[in-house]
Amino acid sequence: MYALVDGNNFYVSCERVFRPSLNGLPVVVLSNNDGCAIARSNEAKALGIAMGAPWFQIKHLAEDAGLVALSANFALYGDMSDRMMSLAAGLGPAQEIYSIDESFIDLSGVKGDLVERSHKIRARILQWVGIPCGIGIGPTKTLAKLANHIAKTAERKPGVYPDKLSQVCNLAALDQAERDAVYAATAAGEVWGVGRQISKQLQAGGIHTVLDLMKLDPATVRSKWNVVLERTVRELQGTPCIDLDHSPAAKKEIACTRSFGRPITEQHHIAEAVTEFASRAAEKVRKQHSQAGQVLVFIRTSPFRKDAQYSRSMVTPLRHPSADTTCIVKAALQGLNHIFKQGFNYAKAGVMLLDLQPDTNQQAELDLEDGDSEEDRTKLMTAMDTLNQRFGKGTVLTASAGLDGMRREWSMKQLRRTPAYTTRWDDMPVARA
DNA sequence: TCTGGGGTCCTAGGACCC
DNA sequence: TCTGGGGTCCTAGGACCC
Repeated sequence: MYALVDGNNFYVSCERVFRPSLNGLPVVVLSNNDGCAIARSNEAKALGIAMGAPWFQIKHLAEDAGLVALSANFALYGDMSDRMMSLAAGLGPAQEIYSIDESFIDLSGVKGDLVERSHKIRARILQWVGIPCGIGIGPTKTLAKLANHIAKTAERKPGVYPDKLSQVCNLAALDQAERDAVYAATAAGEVWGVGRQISKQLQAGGIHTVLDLMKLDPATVRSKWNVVLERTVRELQGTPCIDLDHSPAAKKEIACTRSFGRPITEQHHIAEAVTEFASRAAEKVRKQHSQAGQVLVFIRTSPFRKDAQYSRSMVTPLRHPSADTTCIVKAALQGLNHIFKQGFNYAKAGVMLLDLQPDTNQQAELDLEDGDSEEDRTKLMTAMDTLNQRFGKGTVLTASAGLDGMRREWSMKQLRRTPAYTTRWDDMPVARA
């Protein structure tokens, strides 16, 4: 048996912990550059604001409906997440942290009433951290996910499901008739692993609800669609196909990409951005004790504009796998040189480290150049990471990122377009819990 | 013009997730 | 004017080999 514990409207809930006056108001948290909504309070959802809705399209709701928009503060959310996760872990013997606001808990061997136990954990998270959660329980991860959706929907929209399923829903505790009623009331597209495309195809085939989907023959699903959907159907039928991932493996790719606050045309400005992305990615790869075999850099114009479009990427193999910032930045800039073309309004760029492999010391030595000793290099990288961690990202950068200092043209953090609606955590005179 | 059979590896692209 | 960022898995098809 599995449980899924999921924070409600997570980023918004985090902000509300420190600003209770936001309770009851429609609130959204905006992405980088205040580009679009990445979290919405229930009140904001009720206004019809979609996930990912561009700010400029919903901006009018600030005046019309009292919508409050906040710039994202990911450091805060990460911190709140850690606290929530450590309490959620108390639900069972093993936990898989699936995302910043969700974790699966293995419930095998847990005695007693699972629903009661879940309500207690939920209350503890609410009291100690301040985040409201939904908890779903089922015999497979897909069913636990579904149960979680039901628990949250039952709370948010009374009447759709039986009231007793609000906040905590254990599908295994329902009788067959109740379960079928719940499945029949849920669209197939709500199932974990069924996205927009598959959902459309299912509908065309007359499969509308979860009940319809789970009645399909897995073999037929495989031949008509693919193994991924087959697994989903089996999981809905109660056969576990997706195990709990106890200690997630090291990442196979690491990316650092951003949209720019406004279009960029000059190569040296993109080069600064790429240098910072590469540095950031190198930090991440060192943190997981890996090395990259290849460095990919990409640049692109905005697909939303009617401008001339251009989008290219380039993979530069490293002579030896490396996690050295200097080496990775160099490769990224080399790639950029090859793909950059004058005359376009660039909207986004990024660096990805590919072909990641475990760090091995003897290879590090081969990366050295220009007389630096291996020891010096390692010290330099460690010092950079420490400084950037202590004093904030961007405190220490390699040369080409620092040239323009405070006036980086591509910066995401330049002018807030909506100062009245964007309060950063840093600006707020509130004590941390 | 006709044109084997089988294997591996890599890449691009599609679909999904939060 | 203004549209997030970071991942995973699977498949098809091409390149290459014997």
